Amino acid sequence: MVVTPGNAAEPCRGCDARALSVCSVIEDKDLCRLASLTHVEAVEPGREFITEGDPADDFFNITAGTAKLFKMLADGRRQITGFAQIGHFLGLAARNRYSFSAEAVDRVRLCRFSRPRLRRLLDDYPAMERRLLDVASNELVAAQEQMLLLGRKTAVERVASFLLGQMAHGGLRGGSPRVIHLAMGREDIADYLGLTIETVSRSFTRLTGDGAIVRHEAANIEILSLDRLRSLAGEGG
Amino acid sequence: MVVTPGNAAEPCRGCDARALSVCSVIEDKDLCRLASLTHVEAVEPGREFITEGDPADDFFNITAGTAKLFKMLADGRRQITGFAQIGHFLGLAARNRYSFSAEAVDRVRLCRFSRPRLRRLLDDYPAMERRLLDVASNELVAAQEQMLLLGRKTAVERVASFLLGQMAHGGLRGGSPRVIHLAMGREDIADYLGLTIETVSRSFTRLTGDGAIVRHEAANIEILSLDRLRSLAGEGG
DNA sequence: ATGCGGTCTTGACATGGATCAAGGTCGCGC
DNA sequence: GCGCGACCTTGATCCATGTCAAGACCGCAT
Repeated sequence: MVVTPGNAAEPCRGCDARALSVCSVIEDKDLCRLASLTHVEAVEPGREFITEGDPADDFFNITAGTAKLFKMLADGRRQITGFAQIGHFLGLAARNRYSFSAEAVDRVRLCRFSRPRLRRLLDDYPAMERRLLDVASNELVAAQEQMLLLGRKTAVERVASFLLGQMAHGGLRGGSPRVIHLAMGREDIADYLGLTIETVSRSFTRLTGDGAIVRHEAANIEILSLDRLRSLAGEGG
Repeated sequence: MVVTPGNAAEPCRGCDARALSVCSVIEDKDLCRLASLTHVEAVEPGREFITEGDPADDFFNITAGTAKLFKMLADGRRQITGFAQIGHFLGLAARNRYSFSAEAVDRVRLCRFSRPRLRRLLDDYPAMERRLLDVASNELVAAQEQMLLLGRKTAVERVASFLLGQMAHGGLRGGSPRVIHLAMGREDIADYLGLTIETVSRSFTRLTGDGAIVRHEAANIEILSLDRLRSLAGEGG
């Protein structure tokens, strides 16, 4: 293999996540610098790579796989605040210490940036700072939507809303249209929706009975009627 | 009254909220420009000044009073996602349309900025953009905390956590220490905590019975034991 | 002072979702 | 192809919170 001068930019140039992430504001000619700042890692399923309360030294960009972000109470109750997938920027919701934990659901690939290095990059690229503000604003909108779900929706509405959200998140499988592949198990869904696994399961059964979905192997959900699913979700979302 | 050349900056120079808000990054010499960009308004209790779904033409900065931010479902169920008080910057969680509504709880004073004007100000003051990112990050942390509350805490834990949050928010009255004045009624508290007013009321009664608080006229809550309140809240928050 | 309307508290009862307890299903290693 | 463990579904029962229904309290106008 021939090493060309442009090689140092390779990890970023070929990155599947670039177009979807904050890195898209970096021009091609500067990819080399971007690549020099970051450190690519793989995280095995079940491994925790951010721990609530630890010093928030790094930021992350997910390039493949799915991670869950969560907070816990002392007695073990857990709330998953979101799932991070390709292009998701992680660590914003941090001051000096991480305010949440993050764990890989399936095999995750990510880029790690140290805080001071990212700070310098942001100073040189005001557009990136603007992009981060957009990202944060979008997350805030999503968080408010989730508060509405957790505070006011019924179990069936929560599960229907969750499926609609997963559809939007490109969870659509290549082959068949309208089939959602769920990377996470029932326990994670329950902890995301503020329910128990039994109630999640019963809600899937209920959605099936109502003719909105069909289950194939628990992780693959086929949407039979988007309209019905929407109306069962309590609103558009 | 003598009109001096510096007068145009007056609304901002004397602003109680400046030190607490994003405006603090604007230097004194430029207050005049800041003042020219904004438009001061008063909002009467119960009036809605942001409506979900409307074009998001303006941003707001609260300078006095308390506003509630909320989302509703078609059938009238409501979730209050937060209360905005002095220094709070509003409208971030917006793209082209507002994703939430806002209504004055008591008499609110606010500054209104048009979107394009704020954009130009941000371009001249990168520090303000950075400050906004900090603001958004903090709100994200608060939103995640609230998701934990809504998804996993019991009624008493929610009310105890709410009181601790109100204490932190400078809700402490000047005179007595440890007395919290609640600007909002029980219905707003219920819609913020994902409960009914009856359950909020019973939780206050329970906290009283446990010796954590005393109620004076429903809106004034005296904290008898911060430790007890903390432990009843399920954690630090 | 008196009465009125709005807000808060309390009580009795109903219920959605949690908990407890089996089974069922699937994938994987031997 | 068999058995084991992990995960999912289903059923029976329980309980925290919601719902329905009085009252109590308070500020306010007369």
